[in-house]
Amino acid sequence: MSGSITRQATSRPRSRANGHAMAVEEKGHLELRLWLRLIGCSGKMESILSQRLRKEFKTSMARFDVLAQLERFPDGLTMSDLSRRLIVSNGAITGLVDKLMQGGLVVRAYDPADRRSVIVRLTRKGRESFLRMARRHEEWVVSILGELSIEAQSELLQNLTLLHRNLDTHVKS
Amino acid sequence: MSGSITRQATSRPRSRANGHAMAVEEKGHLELRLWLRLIGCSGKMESILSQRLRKEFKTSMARFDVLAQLERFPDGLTMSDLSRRLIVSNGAITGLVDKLMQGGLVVRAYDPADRRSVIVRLTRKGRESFLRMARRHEEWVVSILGELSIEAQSELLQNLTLLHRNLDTHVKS
DNA sequence: TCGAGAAACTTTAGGATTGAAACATCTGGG
DNA sequence: CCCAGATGTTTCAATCCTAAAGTTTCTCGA
Repeated sequence: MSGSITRQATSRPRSRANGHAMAVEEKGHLELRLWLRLIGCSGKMESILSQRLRKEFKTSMARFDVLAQLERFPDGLTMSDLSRRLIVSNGAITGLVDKLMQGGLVVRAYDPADRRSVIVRLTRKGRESFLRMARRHEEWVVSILGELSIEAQSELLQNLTLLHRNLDTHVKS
Repeated sequence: MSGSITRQATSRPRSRANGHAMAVEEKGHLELRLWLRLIGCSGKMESILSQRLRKEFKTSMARFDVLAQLERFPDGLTMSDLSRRLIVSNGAITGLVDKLMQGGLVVRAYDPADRRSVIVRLTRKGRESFLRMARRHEEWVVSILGELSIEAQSELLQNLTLLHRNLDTHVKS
């Protein structure tokens, strides 16, 4: 860790904000340490992937996500569909699609049956672009997580799935 | 999941942007599914905690983190120290400290030995404020993660620690 | 048929965060 | 002693997000 400060002390990408995790003392309940590790791992991993995506493809996670959803639906998705699927507000989607359109990766089409709706579709260029990125992205994930034994991976997946179910209980509380 | 769209299809807080995870297909390598779960769990958890922190204390995770670090170093930390510890860019730290200063929770002092440096210290009010928040924060984490069995928790911690070590290998790559 | 409310999208205002560039200040080798 | 490069901090532009309006279009029931 540490990571040398570049020219003017602008810290390197390193990792994403670890959130409070880093903050909470190193001693403490098992639960606290677990939480710290959890956010530490996902943050660092996210940062690595995001950095590579930006470096190799000059794009962001958010845009990659949009393309990924569209790739699964060749007939296109409305803005609201995208918003729901990406768990991002509708306002954000407007901006993302605008950007992608500028790059010629998607097109907006108007639904003849409902003029309120906009249907966003991948262009051929968008599709090819996405497939290239997805391939690399998957390679990265596999190469990083693949260092864990299959057993460790399975155990993790299982326990995280358990946790995931519990989390839904607390969302509204 | 799903979560009804409010008035104008503006999605509710729900969860944080899941990042690319949601995007990448549901079938695929074990590694991919694991990554999806990982970011899903930490994102949801982070969202829950962040929401509660904001509701009860009108503060953000980022600010809470700064306070937490400062609490551990009564003699104060420089901006760069904070940046390194929080894994956040230096630019962001400036803003965070500005905000905290406005609230009277921290003070900036100038290092007589090195006039480039700024030393940030917790005020008494800042310390008390932080301790109140930390108590609640810990309760939340314990109550959420405590629903997992001790065995599951230990397994998770162990595997995540393994992963965390591997991740450092990839940061610079 | 008409009009009120719902729904889809955009716009706007406000935060956060990053990365780069601009400044200010040190430090060490000549 | 002096200056080139290193270091500490701030500023700025760009990206991304949310929440709250605002606009247009549907839909459905009286």
